[in-house]
Amino acid sequence: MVAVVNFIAMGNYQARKIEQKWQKVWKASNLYKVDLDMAENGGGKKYYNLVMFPYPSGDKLHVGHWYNFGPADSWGRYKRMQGYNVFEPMGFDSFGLPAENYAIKSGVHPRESTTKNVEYMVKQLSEMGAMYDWDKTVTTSESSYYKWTQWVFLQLYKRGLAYKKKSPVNWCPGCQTVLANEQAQDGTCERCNSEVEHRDLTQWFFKIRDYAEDLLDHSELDWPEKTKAMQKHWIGKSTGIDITYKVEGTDDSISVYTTRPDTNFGATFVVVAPESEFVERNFDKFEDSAAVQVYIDKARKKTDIERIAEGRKKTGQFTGLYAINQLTDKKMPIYVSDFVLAHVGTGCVVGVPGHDIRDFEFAIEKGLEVIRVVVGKDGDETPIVRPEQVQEHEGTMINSQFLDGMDIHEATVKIMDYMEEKGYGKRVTNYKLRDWSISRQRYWGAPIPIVYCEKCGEVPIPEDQLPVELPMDIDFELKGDGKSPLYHSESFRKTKCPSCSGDAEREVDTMDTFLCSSWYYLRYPCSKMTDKPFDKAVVDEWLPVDMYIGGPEHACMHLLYARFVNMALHDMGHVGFKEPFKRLVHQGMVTKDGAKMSKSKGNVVSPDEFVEKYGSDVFRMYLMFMGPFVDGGDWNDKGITGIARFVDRFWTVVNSDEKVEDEALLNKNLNKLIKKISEDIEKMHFNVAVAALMEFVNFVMKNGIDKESKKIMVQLISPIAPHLAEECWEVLGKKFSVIDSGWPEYDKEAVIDSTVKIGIQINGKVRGEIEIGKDASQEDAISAAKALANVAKYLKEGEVVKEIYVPGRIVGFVIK
RNA sequence: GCCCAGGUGGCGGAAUUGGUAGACGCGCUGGAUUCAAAAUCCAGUUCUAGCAAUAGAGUGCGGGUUCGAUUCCCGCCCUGGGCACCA
Repeated sequence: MVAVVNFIAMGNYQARKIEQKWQKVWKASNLYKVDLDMAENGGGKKYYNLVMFPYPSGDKLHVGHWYNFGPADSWGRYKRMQGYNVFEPMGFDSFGLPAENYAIKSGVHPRESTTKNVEYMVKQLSEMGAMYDWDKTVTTSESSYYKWTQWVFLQLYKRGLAYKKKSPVNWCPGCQTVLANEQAQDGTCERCNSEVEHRDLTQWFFKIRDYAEDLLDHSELDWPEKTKAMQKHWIGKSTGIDITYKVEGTDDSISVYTTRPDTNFGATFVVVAPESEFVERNFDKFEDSAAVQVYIDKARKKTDIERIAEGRKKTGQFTGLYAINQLTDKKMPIYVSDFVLAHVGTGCVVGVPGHDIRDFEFAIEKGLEVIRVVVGKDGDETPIVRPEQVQEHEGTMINSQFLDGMDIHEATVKIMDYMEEKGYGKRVTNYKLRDWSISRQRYWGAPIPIVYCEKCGEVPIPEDQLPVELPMDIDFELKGDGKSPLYHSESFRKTKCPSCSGDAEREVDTMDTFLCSSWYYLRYPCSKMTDKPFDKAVVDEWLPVDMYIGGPEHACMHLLYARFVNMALHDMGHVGFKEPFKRLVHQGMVTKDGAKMSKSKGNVVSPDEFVEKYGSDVFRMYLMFMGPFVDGGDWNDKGITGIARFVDRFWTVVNSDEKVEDEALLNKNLNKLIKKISEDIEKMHFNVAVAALMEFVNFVMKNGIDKESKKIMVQLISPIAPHLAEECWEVLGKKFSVIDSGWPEYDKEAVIDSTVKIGIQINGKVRGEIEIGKDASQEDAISAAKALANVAKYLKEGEVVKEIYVPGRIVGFVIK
């Protein structure tokens, strides 16, 4: 093609200046404020576009935030252009350990450092030019917010979903705080990496287990399959049976939980957890109680993780007691061993060494009998002496009296029926999910709204007396006495009972920040309300959240807690919807040199210098262009100039004379572009959407463009580069604002190519190419292919045994 | 160990109801412009051979199905993520 249109570089696009200009205009015109009262607003289609709110850390925003927030905002803009009434709020999850640890180190009060960080991050976020409605923001550490977090606690309390219990908990010596099991996953503190210890403390818990079944139901949710699977694993439902065995020579009995009762004819021993009630109850009856005590003491010093760290070698102490297996009348020795955990199942396990690898290892260690009761696919019936022989989760029963010859699944049902009939078995459902520990021995969190009165005992603060204010007079020096910081604030701790006005002490623990983040999506639309946390009519109109975007690391914690809290509020009638997040998308992680960015590694990349140099549009587009949104990637700034060049070219095209070489081709390419961008954004494939825009600009640089096409081109780039689009829109003399100009539709006829280029294959090898009508007949295609010299050459070499023609795809010849 | 993703040029990545692999961008090479440089523009760029036409190889490795495989099947290797002695 001859380049008839000469595009002369007309000076660079002044990104910074133009972006600041529009940010001011957008703000002044309240462009992104959403009228939440939809009935009054003529009732548009609502769209709640939410991104997980950031923690205001001292690092401020890093490129990972931009990677996350930029496309999320582009998604919201795309929805707005489609005519939705888009609500896109932003806030701060501002309670939490880092601010407190910083206070301990530096003496700077968390309120001060947090406020400073929030202010700076608001500035950074504003420079991004997202559609955030700052009138509807939340900051969880402000009393106007945490007042209602306390309200949420009280609702759960009233509903019977909050309770206290003394239990062994993970204690982090570094943070001087309790961690939920979920937060201490590899034996070290998730936040400070200290080795986790065990300690007994009285804690507040939420009964999330009561909602295990509801949480297991993902049927209403448009979520990644992976996330649903992770939650399912985390909840860990299993169906099995509690079997009760008599203990020889006592009146006591012992209950074990098993999912494999089919193997019970092979049971040869019983193991109980050191912390189990059975041990407590029968301690005096043990043959060598002193030895058992020594073993228990040793085990209790270990964390669950340390029990694992010892590898596969099993230890245990014989109690001297025997349980009787009713099926075989066998005496099964009872051991105490730390590979059994008290809080799982009944805290007692029946040992079937032939068909459970851990039981096998224990049996080998203790010289116990191993019986084979299942024959696997290999037909091996020899005695089990090697660990590899144990792996049998399918097969046929043997040595099991009336079960012999049955498939194990059939046998499982049969034996359960039998045991229930005989009265020593009871079918039960078990969940791995543990109740949610919400007490934190920390200062920087929402106080738990409970007092302990000498007369009345535990008394909840009446709702009209909220908030329980977090006191400012606090000494951040670690006392090392294990007490919560608030314990040392006399002004806080000493109080009067709301019920009898007598002397009382406040609960000095604060609440897990996951509680703050479990309901914030309800607060956003109602952030200014002072008399209630949210208005039911408003949240019922705007929720559930239509699109929720955040990291996959929250799959099992935040996303379960939020669902639980919402479900509980739903059951109490506070909200009319059960699930808070209808659609969920996880962005990928941005790493630096392959490692997760963190202050401790010193590899945090700030967006500021890039925004300063190239502007927000270029920076966000570059992050989108890196690859698929869900993949993430390793950060480097090598290619950013390519995006900057593209923006200049785009700007040049918009400002160029309107002269077109090939109008029909322009029309076709433009319609194809509309189709492509729409489909790509719909799939969140922003990288290929940007590529398509580049391709179109490259084409237009050669072919020229008319005014109407410029207009559409600007609309198409608008979600991706909002400032650029707004400026171009003005240049084109269009009415403010481009975002309310609608999303272009393509002409279905125009995108169809009448001719296509297809390859010619001979025995699967490409030997040429023809351009032919889209719906050309087989005859025409074959003869056109044969006419090619290079094709004819090969066809002469043998006999054509087959001719293949797939319209629009390929012509093929098979020759011999 | 188990489960889930993924492995494509020098680099980020595109393309999968099986049909011309490498769109777009970075980088690199050459050219235009310039006193010179930057910026910009034009051309080229998977590898090997060739002036070229073209030929051979090629989507982690080894097999298989097919006229035809990045795509489907079997067996490995590697990377990332999740779970981790849960009875």
